[in-house]
Amino acid sequence: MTPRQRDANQARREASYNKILNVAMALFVQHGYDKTSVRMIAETANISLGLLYNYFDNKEALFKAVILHSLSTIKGIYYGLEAMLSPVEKLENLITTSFKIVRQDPHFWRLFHRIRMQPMVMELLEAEIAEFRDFIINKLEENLQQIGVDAPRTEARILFATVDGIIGHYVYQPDIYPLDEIQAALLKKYQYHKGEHQ
Amino acid sequence: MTPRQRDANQARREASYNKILNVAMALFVQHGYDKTSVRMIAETANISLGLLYNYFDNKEALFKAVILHSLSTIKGIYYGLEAMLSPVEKLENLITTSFKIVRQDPHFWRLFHRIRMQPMVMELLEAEIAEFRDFIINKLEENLQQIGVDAPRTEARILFATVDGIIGHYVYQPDIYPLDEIQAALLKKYQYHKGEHQ
Amino acid sequence: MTPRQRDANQARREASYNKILNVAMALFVQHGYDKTSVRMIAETANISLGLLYNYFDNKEALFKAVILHSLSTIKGIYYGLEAMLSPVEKLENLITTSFKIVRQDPHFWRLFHRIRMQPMVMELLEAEIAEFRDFIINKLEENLQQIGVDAPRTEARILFATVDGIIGHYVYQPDIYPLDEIQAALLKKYQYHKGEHQ
Amino acid sequence: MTPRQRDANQARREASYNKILNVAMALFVQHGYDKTSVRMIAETANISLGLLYNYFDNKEALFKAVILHSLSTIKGIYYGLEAMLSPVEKLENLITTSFKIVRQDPHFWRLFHRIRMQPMVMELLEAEIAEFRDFIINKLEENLQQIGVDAPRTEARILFATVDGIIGHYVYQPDIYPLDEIQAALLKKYQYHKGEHQ
DNA sequence: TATGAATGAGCCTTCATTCAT
DNA sequence: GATGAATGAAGGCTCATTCAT
Repeated sequence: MTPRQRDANQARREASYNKILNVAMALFVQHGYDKTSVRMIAETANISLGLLYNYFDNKEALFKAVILHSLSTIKGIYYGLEAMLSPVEKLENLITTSFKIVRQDPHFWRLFHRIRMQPMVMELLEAEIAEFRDFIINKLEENLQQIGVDAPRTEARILFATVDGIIGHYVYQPDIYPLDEIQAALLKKYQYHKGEHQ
Repeated sequence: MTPRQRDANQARREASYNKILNVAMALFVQHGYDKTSVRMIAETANISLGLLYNYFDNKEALFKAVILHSLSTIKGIYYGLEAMLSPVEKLENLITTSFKIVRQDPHFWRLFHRIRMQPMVMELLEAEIAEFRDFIINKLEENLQQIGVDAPRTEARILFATVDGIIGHYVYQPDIYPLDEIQAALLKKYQYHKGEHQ
Repeated sequence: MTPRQRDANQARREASYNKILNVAMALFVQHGYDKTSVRMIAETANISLGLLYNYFDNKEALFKAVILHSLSTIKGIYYGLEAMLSPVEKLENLITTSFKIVRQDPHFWRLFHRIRMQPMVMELLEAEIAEFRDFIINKLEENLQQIGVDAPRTEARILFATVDGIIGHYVYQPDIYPLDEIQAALLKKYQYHKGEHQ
Repeated sequence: MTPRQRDANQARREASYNKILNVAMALFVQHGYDKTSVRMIAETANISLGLLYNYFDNKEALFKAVILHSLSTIKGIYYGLEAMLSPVEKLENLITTSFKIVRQDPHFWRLFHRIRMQPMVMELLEAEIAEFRDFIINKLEENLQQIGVDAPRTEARILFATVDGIIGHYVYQPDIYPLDEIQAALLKKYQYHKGEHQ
């Protein structure tokens, strides 16, 4: 096999892999984990059942890959937020970004909110999810502290819960929920610190 | 059949019914809807498989009954909150009660938070859940308005999201999550209105 | 227990028994043996499930009783046909009566045609059905012989098959099948013997 | 996948399919539809339960396939009867063929006579059966008319009922029933027209 | 590498039958 | 006698996974 062939193969493999991942995510979102059969995924991805098992050890592994894939994308966004901004602006940024992400990919967030407390998910992804959650909370705490808020860790938890709760309500009824309004109102709560600490 | 016999039967039926309901809830909580088999429920309840179907038409109906049972208990608590209190105290009451309920019955809340976005649940219980949610939001709005908060409906949504988010985080890790601290901090946010509107 | 009480009891028992029998037949006709549950029969008869088993050992026995009950009624009709008639008139009588019975009780005949070849029925009722069949064939043979037909037994079998076939087709589509016309045409075939042998 | 592989697969599929079909028919004949379990069919065919569902959507579909398979074979025979014969010979041919088919494949006919009046069958196969029945009756009518019989449609129905009745009695007791004799006698009835219309 | 036929454990549900009351 | 709660075997069907080709 020439190197070029190997590359072509590699590319094909990657394409198939991503195709499966995307299809699987869409189906998991639509029908849930248990109601989505592996056969369904393979067929929708135009791939033979056997081949799918060539890429993923089993359904659970595929599921985990789907979640981690989305999670890592999202993490990337948050991790890239660092910029030379005031604490208040950073807070704003975190909040705004959170809602922006949800708006861009409500599919995934709906899935995520739906399944994150399922026992299987908790076993499988506990570490990943915990890491992500802690990262966000730490970020919030850090900025709240710089703003001069009392008990910044507790406040960070509350803010995180607020944002998370809003997202949950939004993805439950994306067509009805007045996310814009709520986002604006929430941001306003942290504006009055602007003058003091900028 | 003598009346006494009928009564005895009635009692037995009720006992079996409740037994099943409780066991089912515990198992649904622990393993989720799909991973909990009807057989499992029957065995755990020390009941024959057939008998279960004597009380519930099918698995879905049992599930629905489990949810509605808890939901109605909880609704009862909220609906009974009316008392001659100031708006601020009523708000406090709503928040405090929410956390108290969760503490008392974390089982149900974990289940509820886990499954409320599943397609099946949304179909089955959409109306009930919507009614409950609206009731809470309306209550919050009413009191926030009386306190004199601007945009009380939006604030109500935010507060509701905050409480809901906190509950979600608490039931995810009930042993670790500092619920007391957070509850206190949250209440404090609404205290400063006390002097003005009492 | 006084004799009068015993009689009243006896009467009640008989009433219940017949009720079950009738209800069972109607349901067997409508849904078939396997698709008719014992519970269904008990409920339709306004009788407790347990009581039904007081009257019949099991479902099969009930089914057998249903069939035998109808069969004996029908047999009664045929056995009572004897009258001082000419052979041709007796033949006419047999044919006419057969169709009359079917018209009066298409329920049973539909059931009968449907189930008489089922293995269970064949085991259960072989003797009864054979006796009935032989009785009819013998009757036909006897009269055909008196009319002077050649090979009267064979002719009897053919005539029996014809009548049976017509009945089968009639009960398959009672609303469409032109039974009157066919009955008339069939009778005509045996009319030409009238002058000769009366 | 190479063409050879695809062919091999195709052949294997067909083999399995036919195996199931044959086994299912034999079992349906022997025990009836309801008393024949899918598991039983799979085991008798030396096939896994799951594989059966690879070929047939469900039990009903399998049953339907069984019936249609035999029905189409039989239809083929009748449809192919056309030849340059006199009407009388054609009639003879129809009758003779009917009995020949039954003798060759008593399995199917027993099944067919047993189940054709079951509600499910009537729904499932009404159209097919009606078409077949009408075809036969029309054929008979056509030839009876050419022979010069009065009311040929009515006569056709009677003849059809006779043949059908005989077949029913034959398949009920194939070992005892004197089919040869009866066939001969029946044919003789249509012989006397021979001179006139040939 | 890719296919899809084949497997079999397990799921939900029904139903004839029994038996304590 | 009368009730209906309780049993459990059996049925139809799905689906993750394996493996010969």
